[in-house]
Amino acid sequence: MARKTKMQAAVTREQLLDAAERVFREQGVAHTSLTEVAASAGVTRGAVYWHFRDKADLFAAMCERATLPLDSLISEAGGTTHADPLGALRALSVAALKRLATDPRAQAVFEVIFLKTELTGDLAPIAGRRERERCDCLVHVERLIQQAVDAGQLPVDTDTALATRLMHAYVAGIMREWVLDKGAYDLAACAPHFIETIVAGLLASPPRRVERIRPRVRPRAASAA
Amino acid sequence: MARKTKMQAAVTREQLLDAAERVFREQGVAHTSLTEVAASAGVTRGAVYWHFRDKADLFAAMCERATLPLDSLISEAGGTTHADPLGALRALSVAALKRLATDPRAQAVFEVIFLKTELTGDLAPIAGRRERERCDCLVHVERLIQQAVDAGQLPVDTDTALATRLMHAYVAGIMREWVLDKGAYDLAACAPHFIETIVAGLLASPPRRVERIRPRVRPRAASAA
DNA sequence: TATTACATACAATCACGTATGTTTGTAAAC
DNA sequence: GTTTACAAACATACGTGATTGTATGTAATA
Repeated sequence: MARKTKMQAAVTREQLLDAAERVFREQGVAHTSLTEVAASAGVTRGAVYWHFRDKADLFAAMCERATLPLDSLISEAGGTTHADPLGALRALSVAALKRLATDPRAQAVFEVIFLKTELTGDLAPIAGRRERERCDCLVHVERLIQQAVDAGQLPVDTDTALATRLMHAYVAGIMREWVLDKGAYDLAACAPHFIETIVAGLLASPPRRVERIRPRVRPRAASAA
Repeated sequence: MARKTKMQAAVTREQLLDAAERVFREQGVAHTSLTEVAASAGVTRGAVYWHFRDKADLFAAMCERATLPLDSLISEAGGTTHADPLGALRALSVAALKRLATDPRAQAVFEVIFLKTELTGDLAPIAGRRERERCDCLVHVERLIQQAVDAGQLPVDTDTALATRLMHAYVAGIMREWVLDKGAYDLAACAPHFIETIVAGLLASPPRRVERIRPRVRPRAASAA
């Protein structure tokens, strides 16, 4: 057609992102052409190439739009010092699960990220970006766990790095399995209990700092000294 | 070239599966052509189409070759009644993690399944098959948990279905995150501690059977009666 | 000699990126 | 307040490379 106002152009862009969520979710990222995304948005490929450089750029924008609120949630919780660090970690984890359970956009994008894409090739830079976000998340969570140890809420010999990975794997695993089952149970209602279980596990039997688990710390210095 | 003996043909088939593991892992399933797989195996596309119907068939064979031992491990543990069901669940989970940690073929294929493929389109039947396996795994694990409840090892009001999903998400999450980090830590050494943590959590604070969590059981019968 | 175990050749499709066309907001010039 | 000119926001057209499935060729085996 012809030129539209700036506001209408922004709407088109949003519609393209919506279409990307739908079609990527149905067919996978690699198996969908930009023609299909454009058609699902009611435009042609010209609109896609005007708003985005290529498919990778579109995919990145789609991810960012959906994960930004969650990312801010995490960095916000990990950035400050808490009087009750373990409670903050609990609240953060529950909030993350509940957000997935209640936000359909998050459900769509997480399903795409977890199951409907292979982060390789032209999508490698996006994979790198998401990897950095994951690292940031791990850093923030470890900060909370370290605070919990310092506050005496967790055993002093807790291996904070392993506890962090354990916690992250647990939450991410719940998310992935839930979208795999397309919401087989009420995640929002179960989230507090799920988190309670793992926190209880961390309290009762966390991964401990022992030499055998992390031999990289001082592999030869100990024997040499 | 020419025709080879049956044994040599079987070798070619294995080499094709090996090549699929390598190339799929590097470039992702959707982003690799059968030409590349054939080249990595030192043959041409003709050999691929002789041994496999198409890419989906090759992918399915690759998955099956790597996951069969793990599947048998699970069904074997879930098929029998144990004197110490919780111990059996513990052993099974640790064994699964250790298998991933020690078997390079499992590492490659799990990396492909978790990160380097989108189970959709022509790969949908494989997705369905893997889904059935996952269901079987859930069934077997739930059987163990039920046995543990019956034996008094877990609280009587434990919601076995939710506990099962929790456990499965935990182990799968650890696997996925570990391959994401390309073995950042010694999984074989950490596995017992990881499982100990979640089992401790299940013992201390498992998901309980309450009406609010599973409102589908008797939604109106209770109020009507 | 018929079939196996491939290699090679071929036709068709498809998706990508770019180049170009077209219409219309939009802001400066007058 | 018009008018003009430029650029925004797409649509359309084109060339290209890549991949797929099949069809055929071929040599050795059983």
